[in-house]
Amino acid sequence: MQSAADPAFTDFPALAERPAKIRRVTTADAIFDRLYQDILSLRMPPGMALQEKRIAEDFGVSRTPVREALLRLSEGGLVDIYPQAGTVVSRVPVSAIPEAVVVRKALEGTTVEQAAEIASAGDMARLDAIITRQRALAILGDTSGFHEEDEAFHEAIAQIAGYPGIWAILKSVKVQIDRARRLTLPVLGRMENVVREHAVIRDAIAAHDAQAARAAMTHHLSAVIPDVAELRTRFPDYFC
Amino acid sequence: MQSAADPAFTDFPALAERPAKIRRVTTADAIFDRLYQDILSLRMPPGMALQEKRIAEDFGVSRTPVREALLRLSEGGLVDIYPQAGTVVSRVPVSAIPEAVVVRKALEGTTVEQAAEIASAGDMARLDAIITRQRALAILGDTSGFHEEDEAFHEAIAQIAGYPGIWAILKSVKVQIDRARRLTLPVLGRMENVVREHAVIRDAIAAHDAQAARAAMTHHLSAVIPDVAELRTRFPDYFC
DNA sequence: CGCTGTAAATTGATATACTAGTATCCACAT
DNA sequence: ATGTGGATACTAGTATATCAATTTACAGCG
Repeated sequence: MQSAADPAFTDFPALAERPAKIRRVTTADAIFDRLYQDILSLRMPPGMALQEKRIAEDFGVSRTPVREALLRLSEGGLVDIYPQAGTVVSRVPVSAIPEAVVVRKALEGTTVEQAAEIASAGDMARLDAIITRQRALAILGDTSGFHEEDEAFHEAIAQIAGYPGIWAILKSVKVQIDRARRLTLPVLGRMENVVREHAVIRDAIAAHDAQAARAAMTHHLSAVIPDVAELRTRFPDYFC
Repeated sequence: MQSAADPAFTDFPALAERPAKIRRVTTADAIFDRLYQDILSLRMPPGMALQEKRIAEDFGVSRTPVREALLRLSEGGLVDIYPQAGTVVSRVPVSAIPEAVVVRKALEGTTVEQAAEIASAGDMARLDAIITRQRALAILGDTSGFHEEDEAFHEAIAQIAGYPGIWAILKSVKVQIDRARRLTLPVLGRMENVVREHAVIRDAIAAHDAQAARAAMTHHLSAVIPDVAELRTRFPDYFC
């Protein structure tokens, strides 16, 4: 292999000044999204064997885009690929969950502080709208919709703070926590508690009290840590 | 496309209880590493056009592993792939650099605090060894080796804290900062300053003073922010 | 009955072939 | 001279074929 830093590689002005990434949705993207959802929702439980060939047939496509999707999932830690052996939906790495919570506290503590500093009236309206929807969904018992709005709340704070990149990191970190949480039994009043905690965070942001906002966020993130020990005894196959 | 969550997907116990990922180095891995280094070192400057076919020929392989490597680089934000049009080495997103520094402060502040809490004598010896090597490399003027040891110092702190996952995040975040920094002119005494700041961090960890350690780390991370405005005028093509 | 070695089967990794979308460039009209 | 339309060349996306490594199952031996 010779160096790829070859002088014959020339600059390509045409592609250079392109407005933004206007990537159309490719087959591989669609498959990735589908598998991602199936794994996150536990329709594909941890430990389940996957086969490129089989998935390709199910989707009616060739193995190439399937492979591409699996490689991306592998980087996100959602599947484990064993060369020449097989691919499985990754078990939830219990050791990584406490670390993921630490990351969330560090990063979301920062975003909520910044959001508290600069939140506008319009920003607050947006948060209020989310909380209102969450309250309704909690009453209806729509856990799936509730979870979406929960995600929206945290994303909105990151956006208000002006840190879209941090949200991207958080999303990848949240995955394993969310998978574990899906396994917990629906605790009565849990959703109501979450709404209440969100409201406390909201109030601190509205008051532009950065320290209180961080404290409220840290408390919120501590409250939703899944009981790994209990889960481990109930679903021993799902963890490692 | 039908659902991939098909009951016919069966559990595969054999692959389940595998000790760890013992992936051998694949062709795609090798190409990824090479391109990664070439981009980070600016041998492949931002904006340079890449062609799967051309790279494949240079490496003497097919397009498949090259494509796999480019997809991974694309996820890390190091190349931009425009379907059916071309692939270019991504320009350094100037707007992302301040955010990257924020992430580093939040995450490394946490790791250094934790490291200060629990660092053992052996851990300190490891940090001291790195600092000693850095001092020597600074005198020799070996910027490349110095940079490696700089990375080792920050990684060691994350490992002492017991947060290997956080280091993985930091590595991907650091990339854009490092690319920008490579463009700065070699400032006299910069390496000596870095060594001095590292020593302050080291002392705070040794004293088990978590707050001082965080403060020293925050200061250190602020000191090495590249002057984006200046770079932008000198290398307008490299940023966006 | 248990162990071991070997062969068949299955898997992911790579190579090659083909498709479809994009940019370029030149003929042509204005 | 300049702007426009379309043929053309080139790109990445996808499909198919081949390769090599690993597992698994079974035959044969102890």
